[in-house]
Amino acid sequence: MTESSRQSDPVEGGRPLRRDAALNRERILHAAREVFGQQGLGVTLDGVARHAGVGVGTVYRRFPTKEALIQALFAQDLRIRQEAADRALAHPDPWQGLVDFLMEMAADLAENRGLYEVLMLGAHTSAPIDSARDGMLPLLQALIRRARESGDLRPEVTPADIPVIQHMVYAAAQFTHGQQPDTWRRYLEILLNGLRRRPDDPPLETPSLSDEMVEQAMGISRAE
Amino acid sequence: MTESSRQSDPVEGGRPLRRDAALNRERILHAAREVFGQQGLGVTLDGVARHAGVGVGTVYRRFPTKEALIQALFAQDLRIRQEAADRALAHPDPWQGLVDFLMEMAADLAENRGLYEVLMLGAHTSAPIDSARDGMLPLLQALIRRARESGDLRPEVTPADIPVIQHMVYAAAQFTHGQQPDTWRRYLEILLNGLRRRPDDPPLETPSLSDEMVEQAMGISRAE
DNA sequence: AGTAAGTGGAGAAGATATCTCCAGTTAATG
DNA sequence: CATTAACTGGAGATATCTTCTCCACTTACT
Repeated sequence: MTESSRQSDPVEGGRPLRRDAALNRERILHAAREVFGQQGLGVTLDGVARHAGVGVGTVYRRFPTKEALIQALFAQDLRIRQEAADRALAHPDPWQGLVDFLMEMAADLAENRGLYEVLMLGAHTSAPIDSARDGMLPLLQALIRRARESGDLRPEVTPADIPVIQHMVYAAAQFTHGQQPDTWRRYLEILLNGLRRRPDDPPLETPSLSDEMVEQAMGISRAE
Repeated sequence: MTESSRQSDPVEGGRPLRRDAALNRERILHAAREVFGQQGLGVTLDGVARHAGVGVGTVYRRFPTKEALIQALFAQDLRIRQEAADRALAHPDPWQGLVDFLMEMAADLAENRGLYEVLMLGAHTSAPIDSARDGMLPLLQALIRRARESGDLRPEVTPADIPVIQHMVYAAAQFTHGQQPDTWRRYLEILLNGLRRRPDDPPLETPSLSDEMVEQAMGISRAE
């Protein structure tokens, strides 16, 4: 699952790593994925090193800063998220496409705290991560438009609602995770129920944020 | 608003405070309420002191630990929450009572981060705060039962859903707060829409946590 | 066997946070 | 007023964490 095109990873520009060094690099990435996923990006590199069974020095030689490690880990995940949006957009039933996308995304975030912090809080951002994230906005817009036009989605729903919903489901997941890891689905179900258009329902009273405001909100969380 | 029965507060057991000391005590409590409300309980007592315009020493003399200060501040708030539940229970329309309660509670949490951390994360708990919080569970149960029996609430909803919903709305509030402080209402509206019983809707697929699990989940968040 | 590459982990350096201490100030009392 | 017990501010002692460096020692490769 986490083993992909890593074997021959050339590592930036340098010469190929010695065999033991390459192995340790893998160990570090693997440990980081695990630890960041479970405990978030707050974990220190000493913590990652301990979990990987190597010395801190080794971690710092391979990844000069925490950011470098995070970037190496999550750039790929974000690309995968984008593919999920593409797939959702290709779904024959617009509503079901939206539902699938939200479920898939929430599932990823719920079980990967680090990914949540990178994607939703903009923690430890870097250019490649930022751009991957920004590339997702137009896809969201298309996804919403399609579902709205098909008549299944409340017409007041905007793309700006999606990140908020993800935050909410993540909060539910965090709270319930220790007990029943899948309970967040219940709350996404409830939200989806509330988002579904019903002919005789009154419209929502409170307007959503504008798209610019969402960007700002993400920027603000980032600062914290 | 924050000025209540404070003037003659006898302070634990000791002799009455000198006038300047009493004034400073008020200043500290007032500043703490403001700072904890806006920035959460993470603020240091040095920070509270600065905001209150007194020296750290003064804060520490009056409140030997951070816990003592927090306890003095929030015990009252929790009592107020309980009254809100009582009021909701007395509402002639069970569904509307539930809606009012959730709105009121969410409003308080949304604009008081410290209260959220004490009530929902169990941060810096102490006996009186714990017991005030525990006293609310039976009220929630009654509230849910009533709304369910009236036929407006989905029958699968349990008291254990309430804290999760509060976490979700709080997450929405945190995200949107900097832009439009009231936008969380939109998401509570959506949730309530999803919680409302509709004759032809399929039941929720994912079960809720049991009450014991909720307590444990709160305990776990507490540890963190 | 020689050597360049790699290793671990003690500890330097820098942030914060909590809490103490005391020389100096101020309110209350006769 | 003068006396004094209460109170004050804030520098700094102590402790805890993180990040990151350095180097004596080990290991893979030729």
